[in-house]
Amino acid sequence: MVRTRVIPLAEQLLDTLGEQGYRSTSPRKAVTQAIAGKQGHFTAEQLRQQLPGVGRATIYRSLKLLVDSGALCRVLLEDGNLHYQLSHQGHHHHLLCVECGSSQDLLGCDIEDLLHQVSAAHRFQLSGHWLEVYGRCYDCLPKTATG
Amino acid sequence: MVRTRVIPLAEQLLDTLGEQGYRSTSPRKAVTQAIAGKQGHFTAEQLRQQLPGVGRATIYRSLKLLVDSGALCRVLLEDGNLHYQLSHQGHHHHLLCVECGSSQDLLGCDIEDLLHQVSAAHRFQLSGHWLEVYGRCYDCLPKTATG
DNA sequence: ACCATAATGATACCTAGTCTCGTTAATATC
DNA sequence: GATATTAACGAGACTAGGTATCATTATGGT
Repeated sequence: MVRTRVIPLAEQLLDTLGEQGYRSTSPRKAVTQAIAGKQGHFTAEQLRQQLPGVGRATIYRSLKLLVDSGALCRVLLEDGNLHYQLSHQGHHHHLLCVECGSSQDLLGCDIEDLLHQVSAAHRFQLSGHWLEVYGRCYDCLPKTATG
Repeated sequence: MVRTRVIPLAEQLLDTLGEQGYRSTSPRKAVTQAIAGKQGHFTAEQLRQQLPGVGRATIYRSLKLLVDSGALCRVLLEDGNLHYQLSHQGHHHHLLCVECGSSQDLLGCDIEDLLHQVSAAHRFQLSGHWLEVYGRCYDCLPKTATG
């Protein structure tokens, strides 16, 4: 028995906004559904092309709300472009594949300790950091040339 | 005996371009001198206001050449804005003061090793990374409240 | 001094994002 | 279910950052 597969993630995103007192409007539903269907990172412009019926300002407003609420995060590509991406936890980093554009969350990275040590050596009071890691994911590694 | 203090850095920058076969034009001299006089990071827009006689495209072109040659690097501010900054060595990171906007180069940071380990654990072939560190520099630390 | 051509500035254009403002629609209340 | 409040909307102007085109200028080699 197959029931209609309503992507629950879109509703989650909408709920996140609802919990903060924001209304559940149809443009926001469209935006959250579009985002929920995304694999990896995306730009506001891509959303705009995907949702011609939704105003430009509305898309940016929704993105901002979702970023502020922590549901979305921004990733810095190697070329300096900032994209949006679903955020699965609080503070974390990304392994960005330069080949296929996919991204994995970087878990278990103890960079904080290291940064605290180095900052202290520079008499610098650490308050935050931004780290992106670039390379090739397993699927994009050259498999034929193993030598 | 005080001789006219010609900022040598501007000439260095120009020389860097010269070594790569680029001509030494007066707009480029203006741009490199303006950059040489900068403390910390700056935007192309700031250069533009400082150099109204130099065309917008020329400023961006010069910045691009200097970034490509390694003389300038780009820093990512906490708000996501990218600024330019003089680069004193190859690959390095910045300690960016969120109070005064100054930046120190982060030396002796062994993040590479750590990243290689963590990447390997994710079956990810590391090729590069981008790290910015935010906080307060020594001059901006609250000095009265020591308790 | 001359000449090839690199570099320039004006301009149009693009992406990314904000702001304003008159209109629409979601929700709380009755 | 009607109504009123007000959040949210879309259109469009605007800003910042940056690229592409192209006719003109100036650099640097001969």
